[in-house]
Amino acid sequence: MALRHAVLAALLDGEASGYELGKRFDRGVGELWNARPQQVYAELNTLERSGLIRGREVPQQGRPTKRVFVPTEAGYAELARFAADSARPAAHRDDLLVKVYAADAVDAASLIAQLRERAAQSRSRAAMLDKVLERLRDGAEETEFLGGSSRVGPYLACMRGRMFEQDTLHWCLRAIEVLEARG
Amino acid sequence: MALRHAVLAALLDGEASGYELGKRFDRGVGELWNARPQQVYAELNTLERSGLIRGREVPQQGRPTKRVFVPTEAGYAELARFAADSARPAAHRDDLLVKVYAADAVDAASLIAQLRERAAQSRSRAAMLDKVLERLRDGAEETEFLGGSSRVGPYLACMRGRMFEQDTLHWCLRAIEVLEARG
DNA sequence: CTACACATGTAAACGGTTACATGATTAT
DNA sequence: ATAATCATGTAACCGTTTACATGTGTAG
Repeated sequence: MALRHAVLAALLDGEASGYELGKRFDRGVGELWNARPQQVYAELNTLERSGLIRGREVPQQGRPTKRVFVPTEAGYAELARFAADSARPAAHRDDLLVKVYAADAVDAASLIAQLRERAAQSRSRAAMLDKVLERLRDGAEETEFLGGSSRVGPYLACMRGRMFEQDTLHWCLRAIEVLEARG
Repeated sequence: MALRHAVLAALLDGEASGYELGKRFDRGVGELWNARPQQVYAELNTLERSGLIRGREVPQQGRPTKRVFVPTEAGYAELARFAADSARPAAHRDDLLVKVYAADAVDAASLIAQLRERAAQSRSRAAMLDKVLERLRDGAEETEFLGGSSRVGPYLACMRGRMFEQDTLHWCLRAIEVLEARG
């Protein structure tokens, strides 16, 4: 499976409802695995039925009751099993890259506009991830933090996401430059 | 759709059989969109039935007859339409990143082994892409080449792939370092 | 009174992966 | 002999996306 393990991993940061998980998948976790809210809700139910997570209802004042989940022992075991299995190669799928590949056969202006949009997205996601990383470090220096024995997993994963976004930004700017120079 | 446009874009590099396209999807194009050979064959048939590509049989001596394809006018139009449409966000899906996210809850030794493997893969893919880029430049300097009016699309796309692989390599090495330091 | 955040789903359609299937030629 | 490369598919299954569906509370 797939999303299953991303959800289990995300729940290591503490119990969460479907809605809250959705937000984790928007900030940080989404850099490693994206998912639509519907899929998250569906997966939580599947995981609960499989006994890998346990949910409890939390009534709230002025807001709908929510159900929050934590991994069970079996859930931790499943995550450990998954992590020990050999990883299959990463899948990249990006419309924009396909469009740029076809750059010489299609309208340049629209492509440039889309590259600008992507550049803006990457810039803001990089900034967001910077904040996430800062919060995780909680005042410490990076080297110091990573040398300590705290939870480094999310930090390393977000670092990768941050590198990716920055790289994307640089590449977009370069591609825009090249395409513009060609009129 | 999805793979459809990646195949059309790949066919801009010249007519190809399913088998040859499969190799393009391994070298270069795979960095933007990966696909199994079966899917490529299936997609070629679908595209032909839709009139977006045209195939012809090429008998060969000492080897099975192959069918090579080129985009039709309708195919070029479809590619142009696709490129002008707003791109949906890129999808990243990587088991290894999910595992690293869960690093504090799972076996470190296996994770380190997998990171080493991924590092080796990225190193060799980066080297492969360097050769592809060199071949595309065909002796010219990068700035010179990109300033010219030649086919820059594949070059820009492969550049992105190369950046990605190098970044992945650096990140893997850093993650290994951090996880090893924690014993 | 409009929009946004909270909160959660179902159902159908689509796209992609995995397992299975075949067979020739060339290089080691 | 054995493996690698060339060459092409089908069928079943799984995972993801899209469209549809509902309702409350809070902020501007």
